[in-house]
Amino acid sequence: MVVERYLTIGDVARRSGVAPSALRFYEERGLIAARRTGGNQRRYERTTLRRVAFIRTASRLGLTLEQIGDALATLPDGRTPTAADWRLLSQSWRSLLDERIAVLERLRDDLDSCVGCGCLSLDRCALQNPDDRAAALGPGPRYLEGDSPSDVVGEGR
Amino acid sequence: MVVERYLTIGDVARRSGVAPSALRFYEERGLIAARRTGGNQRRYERTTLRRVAFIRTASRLGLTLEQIGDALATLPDGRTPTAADWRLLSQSWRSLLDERIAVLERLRDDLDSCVGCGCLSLDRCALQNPDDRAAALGPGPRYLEGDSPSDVVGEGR
DNA sequence: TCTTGACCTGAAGTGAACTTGAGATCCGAT
DNA sequence: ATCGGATCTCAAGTTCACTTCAGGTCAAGA
Repeated sequence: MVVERYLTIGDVARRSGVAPSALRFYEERGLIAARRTGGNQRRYERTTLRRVAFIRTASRLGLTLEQIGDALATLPDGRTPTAADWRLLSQSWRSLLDERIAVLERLRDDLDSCVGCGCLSLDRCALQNPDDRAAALGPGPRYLEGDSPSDVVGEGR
Repeated sequence: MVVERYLTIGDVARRSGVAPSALRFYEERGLIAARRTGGNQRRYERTTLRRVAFIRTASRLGLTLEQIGDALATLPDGRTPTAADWRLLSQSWRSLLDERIAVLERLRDDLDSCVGCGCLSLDRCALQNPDDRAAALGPGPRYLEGDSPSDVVGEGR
């Protein structure tokens, strides 16, 4: 297998583990680009692999494609990004992760103190009053603006 | 305001911080129930507040409504769940959290060893080869409210 | 009684990140 | 030249957890 200068969408898919349909989707969203052959087929530069790697990793960390796109947009225009460029981008993940971990740990501690009572009391239970909703854990509540159920009355007993 | 025996959907919404539409949706999914007035309006028992609290918290932890429904289905039928019942249910969150935290910490450690090289090399980079994709961050955070693109870009100005 | 705000249903819309399908074209190997 | 797997586009479908809308009903206070 000769090392080609350009990669087909299938090549990129195989090497990055991302489906062709996803690659086309990324392109549609402006996250990656490709030149075309005379027959309109995509041909990717090898640096696209790194770009896709970045996208997948950031995605794993919970960033939206839009955020990732914004980040990618800060890469130097016109020249192939260097290792230093990527490093700069990646470093911001560190604090994001630390923050994410902190939120989960806080939640765990709250859980420990709540499990003892089995309460889930609406007004007292820390689990029920997350001021840090924003820090999120996954597919979180969509709308939730900071409504404070302060008038909440725990159930009897 | 007299303490009523039954709560309207508006009451439950205000006290739980969950929108009426969401409550109807939960009912549709079999997560909560309500009796009806002659005019077909919902009237909730007060214990529904606790049930909703459970749903929201579990949801925050990243469980799907289906999983939550399965959990709720294990509650004793016919009698009002006791504190012990809820405690039992909540305890399962503990290991879920521990697991979630472990995944993130591993990711952070990987990041530490990768950031030094700025590589994101497809074959070597640990971040790129997550054998535990499945375990991960839940069904995949859709959007994270506190993240602004600037979190990603870092202060690279 | 009237009025107004709360409530009802069922259907459709939302957004994120893709996938699937249909129908047509491309291109490398034989 | 031919064949079949790879690609193309565009539209529509999928999942999750809801929200929004349209068109109508209920219920409690003045």
